[in-house]
Amino acid sequence: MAERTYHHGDLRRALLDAAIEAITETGPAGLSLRDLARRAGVSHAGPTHHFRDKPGLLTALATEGYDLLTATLTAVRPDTGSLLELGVAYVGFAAAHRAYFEVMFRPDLYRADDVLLMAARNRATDALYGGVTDPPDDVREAGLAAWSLAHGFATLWLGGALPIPPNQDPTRTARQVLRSLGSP
Amino acid sequence: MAERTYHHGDLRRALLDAAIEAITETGPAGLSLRDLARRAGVSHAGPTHHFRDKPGLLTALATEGYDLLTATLTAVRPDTGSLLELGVAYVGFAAAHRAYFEVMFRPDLYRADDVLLMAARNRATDALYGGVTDPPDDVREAGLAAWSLAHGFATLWLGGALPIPPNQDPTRTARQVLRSLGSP
DNA sequence: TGTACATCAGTGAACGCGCGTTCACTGATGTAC
DNA sequence: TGTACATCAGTGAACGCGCGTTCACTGATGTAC
Repeated sequence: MAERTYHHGDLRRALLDAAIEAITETGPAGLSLRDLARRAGVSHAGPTHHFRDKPGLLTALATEGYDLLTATLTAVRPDTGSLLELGVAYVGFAAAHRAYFEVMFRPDLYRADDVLLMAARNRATDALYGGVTDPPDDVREAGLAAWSLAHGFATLWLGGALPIPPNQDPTRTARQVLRSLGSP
Repeated sequence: MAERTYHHGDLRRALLDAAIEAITETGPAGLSLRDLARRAGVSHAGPTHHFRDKPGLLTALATEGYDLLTATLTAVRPDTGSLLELGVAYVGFAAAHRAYFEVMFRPDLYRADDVLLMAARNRATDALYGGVTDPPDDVREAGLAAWSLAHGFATLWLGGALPIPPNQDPTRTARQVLRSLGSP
């Protein structure tokens, strides 16, 4: 941070952080570049130099989010190799990084055909499937089911639809729920 | 419809239909009352008389959505009593009424404490749990799991995250996936 | 070590736009007598 | 059957606001000599 100088130092990073903050507060819908510039303490025309426009910024954000998810998932797998713990980690990611999560799965907000983004998303998918390539149908369906289950639980929880005391860590309930369907 | 007269006839209905149309096209984020008035062929101050403001309109929309979901779910249950078919119907609802679905689960967009809305949501929850009140923990968890699974599948599909050919009816795959976890 | 110059990140004024909201209004409809 | 009146749905002009985008600019930094 240091004291304000003419050159910011790392405005790109500061704008992304401001976006995370803003989205956490009010969701991705009402995001405005001018607001982000304000939060970063910079003139409203500043963001243009780093991200061309709003979709540009959100593309960068989603890319970062996918890499963060990849890191979360790969940190789990070697320990247990369990689909259950993978699902729990997925829910934990959504809870800990709600802003990233909400942007990542709303591709209408960003440029879904961006090269860097697609690469990051593929890495996340690989981490989710644990390196199993071209699985047989039943394994593929079980994987899809586990993913859907974890994703649905996370989404419903984020939307406040689940009858869970607010502010309680959702991974506790998530583990019970995931277990109840007998993940392999 | 008939020819345009000074009084519209059923502007409330027309505005809700316009909202469904607009949301289906571009998502709930960019919705504007002025656009809905335009679509309904009415002056831009018209909507105020029926819905005070945007959250007011979306509250009405979500309420209608919950009732539609209730109808869909209750239509299934007596036939089969199966959690599997209930899940398939849930996914089918999301696909057939994407605009309703997208609003219903984004409570930040409307007044979640509205009395009519809460009543409609409770009716939908009852339909989902099939009238089982105060279930034991394991049944409750299995229900939550089935709901999460169906909801997650629907959400991922709507977001284009699933490797399914576009325009293919998702309930086909949904049935396989739901079955693969051995729903009771 | 000093000077000249290129590069580029951030500035701030200006623009046009669509939005929500307010307001006095007017046309249509229904009801009382 | 006709007339008077109340009600209310929809009008259209006006307002202020925040937004994205453009543009000539200026301050800071780094590099060549």
